[in-house]
Amino acid sequence: MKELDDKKSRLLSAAKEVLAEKGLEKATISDIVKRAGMAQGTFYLYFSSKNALIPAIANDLLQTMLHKIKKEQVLSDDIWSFFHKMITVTFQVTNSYKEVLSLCYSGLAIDNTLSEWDRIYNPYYSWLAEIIAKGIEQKAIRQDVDPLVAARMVIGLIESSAEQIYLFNKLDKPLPEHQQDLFTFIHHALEHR
Amino acid sequence: MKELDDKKSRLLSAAKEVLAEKGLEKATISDIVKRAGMAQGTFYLYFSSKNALIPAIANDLLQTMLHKIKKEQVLSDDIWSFFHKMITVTFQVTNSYKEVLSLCYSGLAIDNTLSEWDRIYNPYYSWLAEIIAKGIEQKAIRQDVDPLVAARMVIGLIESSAEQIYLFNKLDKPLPEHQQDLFTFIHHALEHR
Amino acid sequence: MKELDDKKSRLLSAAKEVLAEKGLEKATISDIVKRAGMAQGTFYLYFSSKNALIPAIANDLLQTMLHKIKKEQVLSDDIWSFFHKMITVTFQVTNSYKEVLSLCYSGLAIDNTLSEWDRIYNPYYSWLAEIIAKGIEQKAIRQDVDPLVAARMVIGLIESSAEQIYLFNKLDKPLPEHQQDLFTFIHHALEHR
Amino acid sequence: MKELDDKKSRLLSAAKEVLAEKGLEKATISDIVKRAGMAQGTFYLYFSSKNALIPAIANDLLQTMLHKIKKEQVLSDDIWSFFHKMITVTFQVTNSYKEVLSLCYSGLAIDNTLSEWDRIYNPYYSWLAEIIAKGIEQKAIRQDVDPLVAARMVIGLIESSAEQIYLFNKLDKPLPEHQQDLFTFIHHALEHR
DNA sequence: TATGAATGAGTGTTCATTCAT
DNA sequence: AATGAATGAACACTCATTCAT
Repeated sequence: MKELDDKKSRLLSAAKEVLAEKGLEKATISDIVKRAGMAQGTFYLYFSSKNALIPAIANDLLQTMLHKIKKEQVLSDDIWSFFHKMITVTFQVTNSYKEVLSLCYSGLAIDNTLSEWDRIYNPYYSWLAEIIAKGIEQKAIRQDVDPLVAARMVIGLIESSAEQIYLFNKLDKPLPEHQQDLFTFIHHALEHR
Repeated sequence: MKELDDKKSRLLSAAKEVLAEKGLEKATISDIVKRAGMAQGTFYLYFSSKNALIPAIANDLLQTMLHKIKKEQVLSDDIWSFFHKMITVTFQVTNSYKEVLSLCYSGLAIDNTLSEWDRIYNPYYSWLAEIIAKGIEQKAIRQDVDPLVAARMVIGLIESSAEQIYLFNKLDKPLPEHQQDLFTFIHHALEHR
Repeated sequence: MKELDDKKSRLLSAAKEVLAEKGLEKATISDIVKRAGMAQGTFYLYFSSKNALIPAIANDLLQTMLHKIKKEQVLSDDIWSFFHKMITVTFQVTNSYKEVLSLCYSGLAIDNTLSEWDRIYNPYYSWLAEIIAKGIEQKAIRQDVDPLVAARMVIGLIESSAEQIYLFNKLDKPLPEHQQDLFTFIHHALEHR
Repeated sequence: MKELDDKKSRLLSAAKEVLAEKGLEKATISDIVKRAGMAQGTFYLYFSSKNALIPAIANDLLQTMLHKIKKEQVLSDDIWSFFHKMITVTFQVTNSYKEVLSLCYSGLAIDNTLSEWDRIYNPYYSWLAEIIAKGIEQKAIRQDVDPLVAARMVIGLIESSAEQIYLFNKLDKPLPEHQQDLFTFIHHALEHR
């Protein structure tokens, strides 16, 4: 059991590296198993196909992010400092994973595995929606905000900002200032007045 | 000259259809030229490679959107009603092009043609930044807003919302309400107080 | 010992089923052991390779046929009624095994295991040759007939007729009439005058 | 048009050679195109798959045989000398093509392309049936013979005899004597008395 | 004996691209 | 400019077989 998981996660790691280096089209299964130190066939014991890697990596990525954000959540006194941390962490993870991130988007188009993405992102949305709901209760957040819709907007906004910076190198002012702009945007958008 | 352009746009149309139906990987040049009613070799008179299609399609898509938004801009009395129109149009275009849109993201990962995307999106960002700058001058928008950063955030936010709805079918309330939520979010985020 | 034989015959049965359903190329060892309820490796304790299945199945098939025909032989009064029974039984067995039969032919081409086939068919030929020889002695059959050559011709003729009917569905008159035509053909061909 | 046919028949010839030497499983498309002096992809312009070769070869083989037999038919004075020639030609062709012949049988089992075989053999059966029908009219052949059934039996008998000799090397007397035995068998089986 | 995870050689097939016409 | 036959490199995937347990 442990060994199985070990093999699978070794493959996943190798895949992330190779895909980051070569891109989805140019990366071959041969490359991946070579890096993982296994035989070709072994790959297919753990993944049904090359394309099956993408959702697996995306899931791994989001889990990492969620884990880090939840850790920060505990330490946050109020909801606004939590949003601040959320921005910081999202930017960090986006930066670390930037090579793989675009692959995840591209995975979309390979097969239309939209339902997979749903399954992966849904817990993130729901969890943030709850936090926002609490913020509404505590009169920190506008009363007319729909928690789930807001959750999706906030996540979409932070991620698209991070991508513009790290994928497209659109950083034309110091990072802290940029993050501050983003926080202010969200703060004003949601705060109770 | 005209005929050339005609062939090129026929190829582009055919490509959009085929790509929407089959996805980037499964769509073949053969499919595309067959639908366009031409020979294999003709494709290469107008596009340097298969991958060169993606930026071409993306450009086409953004031009369509920009054209429509600019038309609305003229008719808008104030900046807020303009944002409202911008949301509506972006949603419309996203819906029309939803099959092709994810391809554009995927194009990212094929080659790292990020610079292409830059070239395509930059005019859109700059143009909106100017509008926001005017809004700041007119005291409609917060004085501490950075126009270019805000422009990117607004565009990213609207597009990610539209994608969540049309690509992932995340529409759990009537569309007008959803658009209203989005507008309110942006309005609060930017308005001068 | 009994268990071994049990396992081996369970594998053989499973193989016959799977091969009949999928054909030689598409049937996998994995399919076969799964149906037999064993592990991959177990197969190789009883058969040296995948191709070794074919002669084993062919042998099984011919043994079945021989067994049935010999039972009828005992009950036959004269050689002609024996031929009649032989036709009936060959048709029956061909029908029962039709899915596997073509595999046996195909086995031929995989490796050139012609000698295997020899070993399997020879007893059948020799046995029928003896019966024909007796028929000659008894002046029932032409005196100038070569028993072994005739045996092969009769077996080849009956089998090819049965195959045309059951493999190729070439049955354009009632089965009894068809069998009667075949019997008459053989009867005239061999009878003493 | 001519060139196309040329390429296809060059591929067919190369395929016959390679398949005869290596057997169906071991022969690779690469072997075949190399021998034909073309590129891999060219093969697929003329044959949809590797397996599509088998019916093509079988057809070629039967056409050759039919052509030769029909030529002899014209020269034959009576039906019995025609049968004699038919035996000789079938034996010759079986001998020339013996390596490929078993492949044709094996083709059966690969896919269940029985209908293909039907299409290929039917003209042969029909044509012989007509000749037998004439023989019946001319009182050379038994009046109670069903021409089509007899045609199939005769062809099946001659072919199975030839195969036993050339594929299984079951030649235990001089060839002319063997052919004479076969002819006598058929003669007695069909002759009018 | 029995297992089944691991292996890795082996090949059919695809398709973007070219180029002679 | 337009064609479309020909190319051939490139790769995902399969599956018979092995062997440590």
